[in-house]
Amino acid sequence: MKRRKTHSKTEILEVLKSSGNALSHDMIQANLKSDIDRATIYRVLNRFCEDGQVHKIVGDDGKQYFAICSNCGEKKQLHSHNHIHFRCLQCGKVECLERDISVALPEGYVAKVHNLVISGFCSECS
Amino acid sequence: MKRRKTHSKTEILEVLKSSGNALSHDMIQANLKSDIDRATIYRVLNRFCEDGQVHKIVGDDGKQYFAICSNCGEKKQLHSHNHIHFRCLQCGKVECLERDISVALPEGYVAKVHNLVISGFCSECS
DNA sequence: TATAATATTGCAACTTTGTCGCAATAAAAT
DNA sequence: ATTTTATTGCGACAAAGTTGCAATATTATA
Repeated sequence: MKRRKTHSKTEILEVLKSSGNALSHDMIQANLKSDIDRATIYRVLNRFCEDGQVHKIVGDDGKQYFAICSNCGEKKQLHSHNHIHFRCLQCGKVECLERDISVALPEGYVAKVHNLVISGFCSECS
Repeated sequence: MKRRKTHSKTEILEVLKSSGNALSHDMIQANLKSDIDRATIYRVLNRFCEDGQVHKIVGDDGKQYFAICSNCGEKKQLHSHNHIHFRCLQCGKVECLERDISVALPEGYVAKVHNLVISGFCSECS
């Protein structure tokens, strides 16, 4: 199944890039120049994740946020994102902190996905 | 507003205690001896959280999990749970690991809630 | 360039998770 | 025993995300 270059992909990626932060579906939709269906946005984002261009994190608000993979390896499968994310309770911004966490798990445990979020108030809102 | 001792509270707390893990609403409901309404379960759990007996974490599946506060301070307001949680992708178990994380945030940032989850396979499922 | 193959999209319907208002119930205080 | 009010159950609702399917658009083939 080969990927195709489409209008939606280009535009969504552009929004993510120019933002620099992790964005939820509705944040993305609000910044799009054209109208793209909700389902399409999710599908495009999930494809990006599969391809390793984007990573997804789930906030403590239960929502999914998507961010460009800057330096976190382009390997298709095992791009593990063990860095901390910060979500501002005031302005809603979600950003990747360049703080890697490595945790020693108990014997026999295998880590697949890291979902590390600290929420609070960012420097502009505190 | 004073808390009252009710059947629901006792039973839900009992399920949480005997499990030892962090449980989602449906896991709790499945283990209850009597039928308790979904809304009630959530309300009881949220009250437990306010009172500091229980803490809530949100999994990377977007669901809320609730666990007894064992050693994480009984102070009403500021009981911060900066320990890692592990969620098994196979059996669904969510447990508190006794690994505390302290992250130095950027200047001006204030942490309020830690939501740290690693998912993968537990020792029984790997 | 025209045509075929198929990846992608939009729409609508749907599921899941969690919340809220309100009347009924039950726990505690008087 | 009676009053006060915290709690419950029910129903309705909202938000987030997924899925099926027909229509569309992109890429490959001739």
